Amino acid sequence: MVEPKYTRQKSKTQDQHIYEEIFDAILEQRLWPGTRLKEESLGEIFGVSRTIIRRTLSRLAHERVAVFEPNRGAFVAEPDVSDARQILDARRLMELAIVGKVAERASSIKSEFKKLYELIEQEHKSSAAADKGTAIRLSGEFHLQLARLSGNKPLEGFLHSLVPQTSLIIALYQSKEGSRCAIDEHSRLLDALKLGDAALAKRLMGEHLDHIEDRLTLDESAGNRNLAKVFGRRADKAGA
Amino acid sequence: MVEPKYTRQKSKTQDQHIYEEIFDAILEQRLWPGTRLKEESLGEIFGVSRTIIRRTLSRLAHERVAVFEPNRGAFVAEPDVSDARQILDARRLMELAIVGKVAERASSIKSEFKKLYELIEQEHKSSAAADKGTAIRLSGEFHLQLARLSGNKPLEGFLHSLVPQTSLIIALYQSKEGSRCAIDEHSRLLDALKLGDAALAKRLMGEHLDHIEDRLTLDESAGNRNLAKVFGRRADKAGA
DNA sequence: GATTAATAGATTGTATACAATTTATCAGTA
DNA sequence: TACTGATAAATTGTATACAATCTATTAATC
Repeated sequence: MVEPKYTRQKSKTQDQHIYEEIFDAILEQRLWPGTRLKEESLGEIFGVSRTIIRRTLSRLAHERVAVFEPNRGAFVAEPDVSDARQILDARRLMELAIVGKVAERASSIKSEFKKLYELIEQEHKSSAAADKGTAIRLSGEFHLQLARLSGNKPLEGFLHSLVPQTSLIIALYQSKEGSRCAIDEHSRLLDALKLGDAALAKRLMGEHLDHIEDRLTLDESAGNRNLAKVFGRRADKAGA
Repeated sequence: MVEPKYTRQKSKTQDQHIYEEIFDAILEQRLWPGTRLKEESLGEIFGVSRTIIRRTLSRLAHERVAVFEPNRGAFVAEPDVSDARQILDARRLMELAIVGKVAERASSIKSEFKKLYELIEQEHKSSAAADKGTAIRLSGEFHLQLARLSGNKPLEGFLHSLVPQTSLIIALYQSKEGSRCAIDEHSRLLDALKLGDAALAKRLMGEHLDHIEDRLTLDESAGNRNLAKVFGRRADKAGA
């Protein structure tokens, strides 16, 4: 009896699984900006054909987490300084709006807060265990969960693409260290949200984002991390 | 000499072209919510294989303009009342932010306004010619152009998915007629923007969106446009 | 005739084959 | 050695083949 070449059964979850693995790897900064995402290699790793990988990459590209270069394949995105400013600006807008909505709904989603406190608890643990990758991923998930509690799916979806993009920005432009303070910020933010204090929650979220941005160096000189883009070439020598 | 089966040259633009055709058809409400998007038919229409069509549909699905039903294919999305509220809410948030940003940048993008006035001119013409499809599409494009002038690509991209979704909502839930007033609203909005009057521009945009929403009937009773979703089934009879 | 079961047809989901392009290797030349 | 050009290898982009599933049609039963 001939084995069937593939089974369709788990296709959709499989798809989602591969996406999440890559997504998490970017959140945890195991996948660095500019990394090449070779289709056949990924296919072998996950045991699927290029068709599936291609769909996953296409999704990541649409979320601006990956970029397709024609005939050269997909790469983890490398937002330049201008991109970074726009992304962070959009994210601030979204996060403040989300926090406002969550505060409004606070009374009707009481039970959901428990999960978020548990998430913060996990953040503390992985931070204490010096598991930086997990800590940074959980931090991102905290924001994504908040977006979910906003009750607005389009906003949630949009933030879902902004969070990993922020990871890429931090990977590229973070100069100063220090991130465990952020966990306490999450905790205080959640307290304010549970009480339905929108104004305080927005202030805290604003400061939280300030602190993230404070650690970045986004002036034009930082562009030298991206030599190719600076000179608008790929691998040529500088001419004349 | 054997003809090659395909040429890769124009692939990327071809792809974009197909996407835009479907996108515009939705904007102009020639493609109705719930319409089935059969892959082979589309492939024949555009002279490409299912591979290309599938990628296009996947993009539309990611923008929530189309929906994939497992093993049944893609359909033009049918946002329910709850979806509609969230989409319109998100859109208001975006449009107000965008208008604020455009007003801020007014002085540095003077030349761009001319194009927008021309767009409004076209809107007037197609409205006068009773070319409703074109008029409604140009109206959408006005908002998309505004988003572009915000100088924030992520916001622009997000609005790009919210605009056709709004078209679907209007198709599903608009009860009262009347839309040519909107053109004058665009015109007055643009005047305010050119002067850099953010407060006025935001107020006008808010009213503009109010007027769109005023024509909709979004209470739960309107859900009967979507019988299947109401009963949570596909084609069964109502049991007991 | 209405309802169910079985079969055939149509359509999607995945893998694969092959063309086009890019990248790497290597010989040849100054 | 350093550079150029030609060739081979690797990789992407598209079309197509085939399996799994769904849908429509027909046959069978009451």
